[in-house]
Formats: sequence, structure tokens, C-alpha cells
Amino acid sequence: MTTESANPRYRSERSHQAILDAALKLCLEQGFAKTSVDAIAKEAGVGKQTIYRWWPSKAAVLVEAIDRASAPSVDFPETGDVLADLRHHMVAVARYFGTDQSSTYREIIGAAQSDPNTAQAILATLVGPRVEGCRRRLERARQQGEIRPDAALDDVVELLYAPLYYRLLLGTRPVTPDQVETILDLLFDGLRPRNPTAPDATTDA
Amino acid sequence: MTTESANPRYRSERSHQAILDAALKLCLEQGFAKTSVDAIAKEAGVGKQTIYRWWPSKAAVLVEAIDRASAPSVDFPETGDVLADLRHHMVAVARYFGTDQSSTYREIIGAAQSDPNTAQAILATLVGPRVEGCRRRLERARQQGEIRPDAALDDVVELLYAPLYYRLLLGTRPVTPDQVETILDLLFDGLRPRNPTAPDATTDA
Amino acid sequence: MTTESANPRYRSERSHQAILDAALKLCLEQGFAKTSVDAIAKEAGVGKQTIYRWWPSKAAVLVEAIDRASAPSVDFPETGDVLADLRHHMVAVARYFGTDQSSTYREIIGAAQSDPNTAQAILATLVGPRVEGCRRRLERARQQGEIRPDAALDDVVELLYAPLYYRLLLGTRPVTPDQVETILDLLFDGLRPRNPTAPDATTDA
Amino acid sequence: MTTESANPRYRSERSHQAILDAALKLCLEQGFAKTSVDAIAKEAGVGKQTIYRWWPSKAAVLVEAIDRASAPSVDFPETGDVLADLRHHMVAVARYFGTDQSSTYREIIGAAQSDPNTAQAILATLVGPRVEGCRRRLERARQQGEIRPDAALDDVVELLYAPLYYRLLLGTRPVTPDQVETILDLLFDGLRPRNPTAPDATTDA
DNA sequence: CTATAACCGAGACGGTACGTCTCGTCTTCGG
DNA sequence: CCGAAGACGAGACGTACCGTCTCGGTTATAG
Repeated sequence: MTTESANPRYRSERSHQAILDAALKLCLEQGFAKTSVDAIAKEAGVGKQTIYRWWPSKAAVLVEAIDRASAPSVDFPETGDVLADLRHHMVAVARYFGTDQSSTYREIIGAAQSDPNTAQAILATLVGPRVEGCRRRLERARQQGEIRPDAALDDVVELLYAPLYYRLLLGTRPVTPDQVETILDLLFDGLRPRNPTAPDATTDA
Repeated sequence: MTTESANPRYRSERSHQAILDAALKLCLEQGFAKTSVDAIAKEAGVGKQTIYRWWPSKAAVLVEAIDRASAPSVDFPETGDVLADLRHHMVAVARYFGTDQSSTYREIIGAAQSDPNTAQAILATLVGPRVEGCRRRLERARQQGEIRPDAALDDVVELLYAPLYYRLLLGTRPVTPDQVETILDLLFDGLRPRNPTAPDATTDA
Repeated sequence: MTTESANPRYRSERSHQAILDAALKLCLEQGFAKTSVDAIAKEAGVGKQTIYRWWPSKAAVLVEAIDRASAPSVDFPETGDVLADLRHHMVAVARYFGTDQSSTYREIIGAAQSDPNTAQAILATLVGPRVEGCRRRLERARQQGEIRPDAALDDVVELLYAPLYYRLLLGTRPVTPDQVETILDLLFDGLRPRNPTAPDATTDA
Repeated sequence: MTTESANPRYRSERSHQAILDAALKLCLEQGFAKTSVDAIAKEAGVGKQTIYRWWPSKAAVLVEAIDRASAPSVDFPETGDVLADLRHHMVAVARYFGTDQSSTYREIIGAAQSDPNTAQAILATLVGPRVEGCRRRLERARQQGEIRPDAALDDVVELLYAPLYYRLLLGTRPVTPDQVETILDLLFDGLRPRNPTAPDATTDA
């Protein structure tokens, strides 16, 4: 795993799993902030040092735990219809963001604001692979003329997922699958008034 | 102020200001996480209890301090050209997000992930008024046919600002004024291939 | 009163009494140590400043309150029989030391160990007058040949009352009227074996 | 030690000693009341928690520290002359009570007035053993006919030491070796007028 | 088949910050 | 213009965690 810092020559797999499980469980029950390393160690039936041996911080433990729990969602579908594929993946993300478990993810991102190492771990382990999957799918879409050829793909990825993170992290509204429709609609069709009516319309059509 | 929790039957204005100043200063110097309430009190020449009397937490102090420091930026310009007005305001935000000072804002949003009260304060005091200003500007733009009449304005606001927050909070790339151009371009013109000069359009359709 | 520090020109007698009453009541209920000046002020329906205006400390308030409550016990009886008079007075003291109320007295003496002003107030207000009364009674007893003419009276007073304070302050055993008998017996008759039996007796007699 | 509250599975002996030393030193310099637990920890180069782990209060630390410093004085001499032995031990106590260091002892006894646990610790650790030594010496004296056979020894011990504590705690006069002479003289010979040269005795009887 | 090196649990350690409490002074305002 | 109410600067309190260190005891490869 990316967040490990030592060579796991003698590492006890039993302890390893127990720690990840305990960490997730406690965070779900009482939140990340109120979950101390001592508590995780106690819950996992493990010495505190065993945690510090393999992870640099509480947050790193949870990055790995979340990664393990959500690993399958990395894959990006490919049906030939980019809109459908994006919708499929984004709805999955939106559903997760609407879950109780997402608050652990939320809190880790929060912690990362004051801890560059955690920020780095989140980016590399959780965000990176998914962004990359999306980017690759968009690349193929661009090759097939489904989207503007001049679009900078990294920016497009941002525009797609940023609104989900915005709601998650600012707590303005709950994240729902509906939001995905709105995003895709606005982003694909643009914000300008549509053809029918005005003179522009004729040029456009 | 929105973040105060008690009825200020009489409070020392001198202490009030000193606390806000000290909090901002220390956060700039050493970060929000490493700034203790004791340190703020010491720096402000104030008893710790005086801070706890008027604010529920360190974060609440900084919400008010940031609000006071950035109050002028609430206003939304109105030139008649919605794209120009949005660009103007968003560039200002992007510039701020690129500043050293933004890391205090970043960290407070981080802290809010584990503290609903802080989240609420940020929303009500810092985000709310600005979002509302933007929404009103968009409303006028819609009335004047500058944007799609069916656009849900809250969603549009999200799409505009979310990418800035995304970079700020996930730390993928620095926030720059350039990003604003990209956002406005993609969002206004849409992601679909453009039709203008015939041939592609036909191929596409 | 000896413990007052200001000229009571405008002093409100109602507040004065209310403070003493409140102080005694709270100390009885929860002990001197847990009784704060704020609490006394609240209980007495008085501003905190009013307490500090007339007394230098919480302890000073209670010295006066206890003095007021126990003032009558200053007088020393005079029946002509010094042993009876001492017994009478000492039994009264012993009874008081066995009371719930004595723990307030106990705690004030405790506080005085770290506060010379309080020590001084206790001595001058509470202990002094009673010791003086006892000393005068002993003086008359000495004149009438009831006690050794060479006895240093201050030392005798000490020997009489010290054992009561010893039990009160060290908490070895409860103070009871019985103790008074023991003290008087041992002190008046001395510790040496009594005449009847041995050869010593003849020398002695 | 009697004042410890936890099972020392393993405790740092270095820290243990450093804490006792620091506590004694600071109390000597600035008094028990003005000596905070933080200050002791700082002075000892120790975490505050380490103090709270092994002692229930600041006072308990000092009970142990004083005990350690004065442990040798527990033994009671035995020369065959009870008066000489008592004088020897009591003079030692009186000298200690006249020392600067005694004010720490004074203040702890003061603190014990509001804290039963401390009172208990003082009794068990400091007072108890010495009282018991004295009692045993008196017991032997009684067997050898040096003192009245009907004397209740606990009461005699009280009468001997109480006057020293009386002066120490009420601060009436300083405790000096002279006081010991007075106590022994009055207590052994009694307060009644002496009969030696006949006439008075008859008058008296 | 040791032995030796790294693991493991438990938890004490030096620290830092927390949020609360009380102190004794200072400020405001109503009667 | 006094007094109730309570805000103020100050600082100790006892608790919670942090991340490191110190224990014995238990694997589990390497000789």
C-alpha cells in the first residue's frame, strides 16, 4: 500500500486487518475527530506502537481502510456512450457521498487541510486512480468526437466532480444522484440560451 | 455577528478586536491547527475565558475574523455583461485562493468537517452572502436572456465555484485566474463538439 | 469588627447580614473549600464587589460569621472551683468541636496555614478572647492556691486546649466531652505514679 | 508507599525521585499554596500526567516527600529514663517545627482540613508511626513504674505533642525546645500545688 | 533445532492543548 | 452615588491525546 512506511517483513496480517476494521468502525460510530489512536488500538486489541509502526498517522490508517473498502469503484465502464458511462460512475460516487460512511471520507479530507502528508496520501490513493480512470474515458470520447476536441481533460474532470465535492465539503445541500443529471446537462449543453428563438439560433442550427 | 453565542450585554470592543487580529496573525504565521486558544489569548493580551465567553470555538473566532477581513468582497459587480461580471468576481476569489491567507480559510473548512457548528457558521457568514450575490446576478442575466432560461441557478453557482474549491481543498493544482477562464469557457459553451463551420457538425450528427 | 478593612459609613446592614448568613450556610452544605466568593454573593443576593469591599478574603468573612455565631461562649464561668469552671468551659468547646459546624472552623484554620492575614484574624477574633478569659480564670485560681504558683499560665492554657485542637485538626479521634475529663485528670494530678504504694511515694509526700 | 494509588507495574524511579525533590524545593521557596502541579512537573522535567498517575493530589506528593525526608526521625530512643527519652524526641520535633521546612508540613495539614484523603495520608504516613513509637515507649515506662499505671497512653501521647501542634497550627508563639521542658514539667508533676513542706497539703486536703 | 532478530500487547513517559473554574479588579447601568 | 450584575486578565485545574520509549513475551525465519 502507498501509505505504508516500513518493510512488512514480519507484519501480522491479523493485526493489520483488525486495525483497519476497528478504525472504520469507530469512525462510523463517533466520527474521525473523536476517534483516538489509543481507542483504535484498544478496539483492535493491538498495541499503539503497532499502529505507528505501519502508518504515520491516524488519517493514513483511514485512507487505507477507505481505499480497501471502496477499491472496486475504481473501474470506469465503457459502453461507447460517454454520457452514459460518466453518469454511471458519477451516480455511484454521488450515492457514496450520500452515505453515512462518506462522513469519514469528509473528515479525512478535512484533516488533510492541516496535514500535507495526509493530503498527499488521499490524492495518491483515493482520488488519483479514479480521476485517471475518468480522464482516460474522456480521452477516448474525445478521439471519437463525442466531446470538444479542444477541451482540456483535467479541467473537464474537475468540472464534473467538483460540484459533488462542493456539496460534500461545504454542506450546502446533500449530494444526490439528481445532481449528476444537472451537472451533465449543464456542462454538455452549455449555459447559453439554446437555438430555437433568437437570431443566434439560426447560425447555431 | 452571526457567530456570537451570547448576548453582549457589554463586551470590551478593544478585546474583541484584539482577539480577531491575534487569531488571524497567528494562523498566518503558523497555521490554524498549531494555533492554540491560549496562544491567541496571550497574543491578544486577553484572558482565555474572554474568548470562550463570546465564541464557541477557535474556528468560530476565525470565521468572524475572516469575515471581517473580507467583507467588501461580498458585492457583485453589474456591468450588463454577465460573463464579464462573473469573471471579475471569480478572478478575485481565485486570487484569494492563491494567497497565503487562503490556507487559514482552507483549514477552517477542514475543521468544519468534524464540527457542524463551524460548518454552519462558515455557510451562514462566509459562503452564504457571496453565493446569494452571485445568484442574484445570474437571475438578472437570465431575465435578460444571457443564459438558458431553464437553468437552475443554485446549480449554476455550484458549477462555477466548485472547481475553485475543488483545487483549494484537494490540492490537485494551485488555483489561478486562468482556471476561471477555463470554467467559464466550458460551462458557457458546453462540452459538445461545436457545429459552426459545417463539416464536423454533419459528421457529428 | 476586627476583620473589617473599611469605614462602614455607607454599609448596608442588610447586605452585611445576608453575606454572613450565606457564607455560613454554604460552608455547612458543601464545605469551605468548595464555597466560592461568587457563590456567596449569589446566595446573599449581593454583588461580589460588596464582599470584597468589606472583607479581604472569603476566610475573613467566615471568621466574622463564626465569631458572631459563637460570641456568647467567650465568657468564662466563675464558681470558685477552678476545676469545675474549666471543665464547664472546655466541655462546651469540646461539644462544639464535635459538631458539623466545627468543620467550617477546621477549614478556616486550614486556610490560615497558607494565609497569614487569616491566621492573624483567627487569633485576634476567635482564639484570643477565649484564651484570655481562660488565662484570667487561671490567674485567680493561682492567687487562691488552687494551682501551682510557679505555673506559667499561657503554657497551662495551651496544655488544656491543645489536645482538643490536636484531635480536631489531625482527625485522630473525635473530640468528645470525655476527653476533657482525661485532660483535667492527667494535667492536674500529673503523670508520675501516685504516692500510696512505692518508696517514691514517701519521698513525694 | 502508603500514598500511592496505582499498581506500579513499572514506574520510572528517576521521575519518581525528581518529582519528590521538585515538590519539596518549590514548597520551600514559595510555599505549598503557590506551588502548582504544573510547576512541579516543569521543575522535575516530567509530564503532568505522570504526577497524576501516581498521586491523587499535590498534597499526596508532599506527604510522601516529607515522609522520605524525615523517615529517620521515626525511631524512639530508649535509655531507661522515660523523661530523658521523651525530651530527646520531643526536642527533635520542636526543632523541626521551628524550621522553615515545617511551613510545608503546616500547609499540608492545612490542606488536609478540606481533603479527607490527604488527612488520611498524613495520619497513616507521617503521624501514625511516630505516635506509635511514642506509645510503645510509654508502655514500657508504665511497666517499669515510671508513670501512673492507670494512664491511658493514647491520651498521654496527645497531651505531650498537642501543645507543639497547637503553636505550629495556631501560630500563637514559635515552637522552641523550651516548650518541651514546660510540657514535661507540668504534665509529669501536675498542676496542683505541691505538698512537700507539709502545711499546705493538709490545708488542701 | 536452536538462536536471534523483529514482531507483538500493554502501557508509562514527556509534552501540549483543552475547556472549566475561581480569583480579585474593573465597568456598566438601574434604582 | 451605591450596589447588583457580571465582564475582565490571570492562571491553576485535571483530562485527553499525541507520538516515543520500555517492558516482557511470542513468533518465525536463518544458520
